[in-house]
Amino acid sequence: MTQDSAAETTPDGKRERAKAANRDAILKAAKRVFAELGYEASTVRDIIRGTELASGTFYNYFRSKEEVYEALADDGARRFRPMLRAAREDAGDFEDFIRRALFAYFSFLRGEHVDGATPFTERSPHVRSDTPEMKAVYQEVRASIEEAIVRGMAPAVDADYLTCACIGMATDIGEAMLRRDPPDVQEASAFAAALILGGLAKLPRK
Amino acid sequence: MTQDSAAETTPDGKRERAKAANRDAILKAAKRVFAELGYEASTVRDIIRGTELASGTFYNYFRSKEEVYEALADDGARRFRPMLRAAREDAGDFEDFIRRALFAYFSFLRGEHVDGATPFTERSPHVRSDTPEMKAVYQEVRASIEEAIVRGMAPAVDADYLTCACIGMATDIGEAMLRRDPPDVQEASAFAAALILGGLAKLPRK
Amino acid sequence: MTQDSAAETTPDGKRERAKAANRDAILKAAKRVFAELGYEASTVRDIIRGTELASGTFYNYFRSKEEVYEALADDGARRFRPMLRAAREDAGDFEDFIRRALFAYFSFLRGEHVDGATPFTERSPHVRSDTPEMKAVYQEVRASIEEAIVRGMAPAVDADYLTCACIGMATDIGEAMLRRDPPDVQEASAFAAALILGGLAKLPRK
Amino acid sequence: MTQDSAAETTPDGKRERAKAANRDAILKAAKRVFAELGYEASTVRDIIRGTELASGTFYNYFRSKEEVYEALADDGARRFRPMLRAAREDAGDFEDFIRRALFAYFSFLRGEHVDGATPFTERSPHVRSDTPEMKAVYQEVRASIEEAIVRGMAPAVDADYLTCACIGMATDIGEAMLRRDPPDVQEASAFAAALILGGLAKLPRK
DNA sequence: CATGAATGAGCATTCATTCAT
DNA sequence: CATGAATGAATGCTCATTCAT
Repeated sequence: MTQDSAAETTPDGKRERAKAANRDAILKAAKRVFAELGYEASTVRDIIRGTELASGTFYNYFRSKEEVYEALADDGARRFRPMLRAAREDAGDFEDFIRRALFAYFSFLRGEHVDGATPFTERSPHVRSDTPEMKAVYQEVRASIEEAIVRGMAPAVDADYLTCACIGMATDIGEAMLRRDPPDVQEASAFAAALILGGLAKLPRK
Repeated sequence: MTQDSAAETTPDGKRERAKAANRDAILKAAKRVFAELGYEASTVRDIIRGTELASGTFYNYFRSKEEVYEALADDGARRFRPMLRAAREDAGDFEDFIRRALFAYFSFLRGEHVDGATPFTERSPHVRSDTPEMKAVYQEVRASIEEAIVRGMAPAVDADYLTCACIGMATDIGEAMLRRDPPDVQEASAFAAALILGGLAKLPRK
Repeated sequence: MTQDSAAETTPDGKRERAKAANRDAILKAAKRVFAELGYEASTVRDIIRGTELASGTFYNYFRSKEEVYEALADDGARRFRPMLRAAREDAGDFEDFIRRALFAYFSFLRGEHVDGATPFTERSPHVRSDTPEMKAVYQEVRASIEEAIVRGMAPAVDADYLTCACIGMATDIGEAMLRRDPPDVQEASAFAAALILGGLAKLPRK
Repeated sequence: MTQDSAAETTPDGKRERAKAANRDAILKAAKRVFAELGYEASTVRDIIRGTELASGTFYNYFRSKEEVYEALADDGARRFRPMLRAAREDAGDFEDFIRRALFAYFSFLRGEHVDGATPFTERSPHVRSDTPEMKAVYQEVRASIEEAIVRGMAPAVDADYLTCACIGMATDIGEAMLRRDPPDVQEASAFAAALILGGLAKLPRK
């Protein structure tokens, strides 16, 4: 009553910081849990158990497991977007862009990687739940490629298929990279870039 | 009827046929359900609800959801393997093999595709549940590639990465193909083959 | 058709023997299963699994698990009754009868004992399901004691309590005896007889 | 209220009381259900159905039927132990101890008795499910007897058999007593004590 | 009669979500 | 806001019993 009066006049004090901290704690725990158990197998209980918080508190921040997932993905998007933009801006041509983008992606992937993630063949019937980060970059990459084609920086190939090919390839090579010890971003980028750029020339034009 | 009293010596009567039919019904329902809901979200109850059978009957055939999944994968493998083998045998060189294998895979995929499958733009958090077929062919493809490298039919590139690249690319292009109406196997194969073969020459040697 | 015609004219042939054998097989399996798992925990499935027979066949012989249990108890009764009768007939007085009866009971118990029986403290929350044999002798013993009292061969004590005391004591001492290796019928009988007979004299008369 | 803001420092509010009440409700229901149906036949559902609570709530308090049973036994032991201890302390000699202990036991039994319990002439195959109380006192009694023997207060008889004899006798006489209307603790104690003490003198020495 | 697959009611248990404190 | 117990729908699975062969 006496000392706390500040709380009412400065609403951006302890209270706000505690709120942000709780939200972060949940996100952090969710990331770890998703990585360990896979998205579908994870439960809200698993997530809150990974924090110091009580179960009910979860619902003050997120309405469901999906919402946490999406917050995580948004997070990933927010953090990856500048990297991709830099790749585009710094690149001299499309080839350079692809190289830089792949390097950015594999770097990002390694940075985001949580140990304990189920790398590929783990739980019995294998389910690859794309990490939130993966999901986030998906749209970004696709837009970049389409834009390049529109601007005439890339040959007029089937943009949909090319996007899928890049994404699919990067996804699986990324997984393979993470399984290696240590993961070598340079090596993975070089491999993927060579494959895409070498193939690009041979692709049927639209 | 002909020689023995049927009951004891001819176990291929109605009973046997019913058993096979039930097993098939479960597998078929499981396939549909996995496609619709995704593997993790699917329940045993969902599967039996997709048949005319009673709940307990499920357990006369499979011990768990996993076991159905594996039966499905085995099935897929059993049916795809001859196609892959034919590709290998009929192929003049590695290039030819890649083309035939991709064509075989996309054909197979289209054939296996169950309508109602959530192809890509799917339930909120994206889950790339490797279809049983996908999983089954994984090992096949990898072995084929490694064999080609050993035999000197393909350049000595990173086999692990190449396999992942082919698989990842085929997976996502395959999904994209199935979303098109009608799915064009020829087109998808040509695209993927061009990308892989064009890139292959540029790949770093080991 | 040609040779089997005998079956129809001699209905006590193979058929009958097979039937008896099946019934026996079920009873034997049930006894073993009850001993191993306890009555309540045992299932009809457990019992038939212990035979060569098919599940449906069970119901040609017994309507339920209870019915098997009772058949087993009847069996026990049928086999124990002569022993008890002999004890009564050979005994000079009540004291002698008690000694002989206890000896007969512990002998019987040891003879009936199936290894693997849950001796006393076994499955977590302990449940002593009286063996069918136990149940069978219960009534026999009680009748004998009451008759002795009526005939003036035993003091006019509370027959109900005395019966319960004898039965309860014999039950638990019997269990303890079976836990010993080797079970010593003589020792157990001597102990129980001394206790009952020594106490009998001090018992309040009715 | 007095010193601190109640919420955090006074966890003895309504919540705590509700928790204790629920736990008790479950225990009480379990006791009634075990008595009515027997332990093995009872289901967790039966127990919760015997309360006002929802099914899931059971698992907030106990992990299984066994755990409830054990809590019940612990409870019984906790409540009976002082009575047995008092018997030991107040007793002048072993004879006195036996009398007091039996009296205590039969009193306790009557006090614990839940109406509706299937006392003896019970559901078809007789199952002597040691009541939690019974189980709990078993060790107590045995220790008391052994201690008495060690101290020379009782003859050096077979302690194992004597314990079993007392327990078995008390169990069945106790059941018989409860069947009487009204149950006469004094009468049952006198009977059992006379039998044991009279017999004790005649028992073979070790 | 023997067989053994089908049945479906029933049980233990988990989990997202609510809400009184 | 935080808490964490209560809720009850939903799930995996078992089992006694039936019945077509």
